[in-house]
Amino acid sequence: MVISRERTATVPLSGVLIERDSPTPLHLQIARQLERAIDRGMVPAGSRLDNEVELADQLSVSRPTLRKAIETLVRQGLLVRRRGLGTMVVARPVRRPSALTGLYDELAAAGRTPTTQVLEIRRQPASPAVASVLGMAPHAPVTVVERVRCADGLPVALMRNYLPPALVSVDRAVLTEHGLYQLLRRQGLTPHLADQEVSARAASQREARLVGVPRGSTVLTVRQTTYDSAGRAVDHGAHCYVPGRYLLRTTLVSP
Amino acid sequence: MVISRERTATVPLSGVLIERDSPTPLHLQIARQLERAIDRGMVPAGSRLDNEVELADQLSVSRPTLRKAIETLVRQGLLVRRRGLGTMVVARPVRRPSALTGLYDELAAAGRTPTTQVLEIRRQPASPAVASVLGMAPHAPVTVVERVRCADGLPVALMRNYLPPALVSVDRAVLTEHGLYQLLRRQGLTPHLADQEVSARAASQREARLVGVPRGSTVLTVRQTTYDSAGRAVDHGAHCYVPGRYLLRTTLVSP
DNA sequence: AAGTGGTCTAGACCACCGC
DNA sequence: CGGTGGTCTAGACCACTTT
Repeated sequence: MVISRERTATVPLSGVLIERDSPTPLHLQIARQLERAIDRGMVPAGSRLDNEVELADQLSVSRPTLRKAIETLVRQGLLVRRRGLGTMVVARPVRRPSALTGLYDELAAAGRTPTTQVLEIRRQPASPAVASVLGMAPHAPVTVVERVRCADGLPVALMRNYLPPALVSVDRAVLTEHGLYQLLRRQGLTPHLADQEVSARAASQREARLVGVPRGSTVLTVRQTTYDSAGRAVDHGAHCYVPGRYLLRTTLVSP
Repeated sequence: MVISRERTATVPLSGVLIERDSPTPLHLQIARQLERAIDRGMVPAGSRLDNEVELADQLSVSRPTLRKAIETLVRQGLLVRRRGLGTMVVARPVRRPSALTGLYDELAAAGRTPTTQVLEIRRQPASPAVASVLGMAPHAPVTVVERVRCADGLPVALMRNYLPPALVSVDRAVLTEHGLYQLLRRQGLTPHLADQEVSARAASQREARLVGVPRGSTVLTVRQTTYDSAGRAVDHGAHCYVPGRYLLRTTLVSP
């Protein structure tokens, strides 16, 4: 009988099932299922996975395919790899607000109830600044959307969005029931990258009234440009958040 | 004579030279040089690269190696790939403050002159909250650093950092001359991932005095936890930025 | 010395795009 | 249809970490 001297127990990927006929790539199937297994605690934080060759064997895929799946989770900060040591599940208590989610999904994921009041949808000539960031001709028509966003009935933000009419057609119902990112996705425009500029200032009288805070209160301002996977600017937003009612969370990743 | 009907001219990677004996991986050499070429305009925005097989051939590497280089730049939003179409350089005017850079490097990259005044370096028992995010035992000693950061002589931020003494030893000179991220890197702790919570409030009397703004002025507050590549928390910061003197820029990437 | 991830190769087949 | 990126494979060698 062979007694192997395991330094620490390693974890196999017994729960992961892959479908070879599925249109979703194998490495994505593996990454998603492993992510879920970690989230559910089936692969405990701090534990060490079996080595890559074994894992690939267990799942009947090649090592590069398995590696690609693991790389995805490493980039998300869920796994850590070290040469000579192995692949470990990061011990981390809470976290992961992820990046690049719309406010609707973010509030919903946090267990709060998001509602939206669409104040206005209009079309107007784009200012030079807006035309520039959206890559449009100056004074070309741009769609402007203004919304008050609430969480559990309390206003958390006043949002003004500028959308290129050539790419995006706006549906009031979708904006009210879901969010802008949902609307973009339905039109095949997957948000892929966003630039954000965050600052703060005193609220204007109108802003204060719309979000229900005293005039002159501090608001968090965000200017954000969203690009789709083809590199086209699909949205530019100028938003005011009410500090205390909403915390702007981002996760930064090293290149 | 053969006349090929090129839909648009494609760009070869003539300027890229790779060293096979270098310790830096081939795919990284390619990615970095291609990135520089784009930044310098040698590969113009909007242009289309040669196809992957040709590029791999030009550089005498395999296709997977070349693809890995290109994937890096796609993830950074510099290139866009579409099946059947090719790989294009994203047409983009300014941008790219990148992510996860220290304030020192960020100011320097923006052409401003960063200086730092170290107010205090002390060691004290960690509060339960700080101990928790740093993964330390409650009331274990933690290093606290307080600094005023200036750009071109004008204060832009007041920073308080909590550092685990077991991982980080603090050097006042390095903090003054460079930055915290530089100090971490010198100790082999490469920042890899950071969680940020941004909000805003009125400045306290002390904060207002230290950054030179009227009492009660609005300040942008950031709580940030930085993790190294091994997933260990290496820093927790509670900072105040002066809006108008500094714009918090982040780039969000989809998973 | 043994075990691990890191890199690179050569080739294959497929899915999508525009003509 | 031809051209492009997207995926997957099987195997090789190397660099690092611990025993």
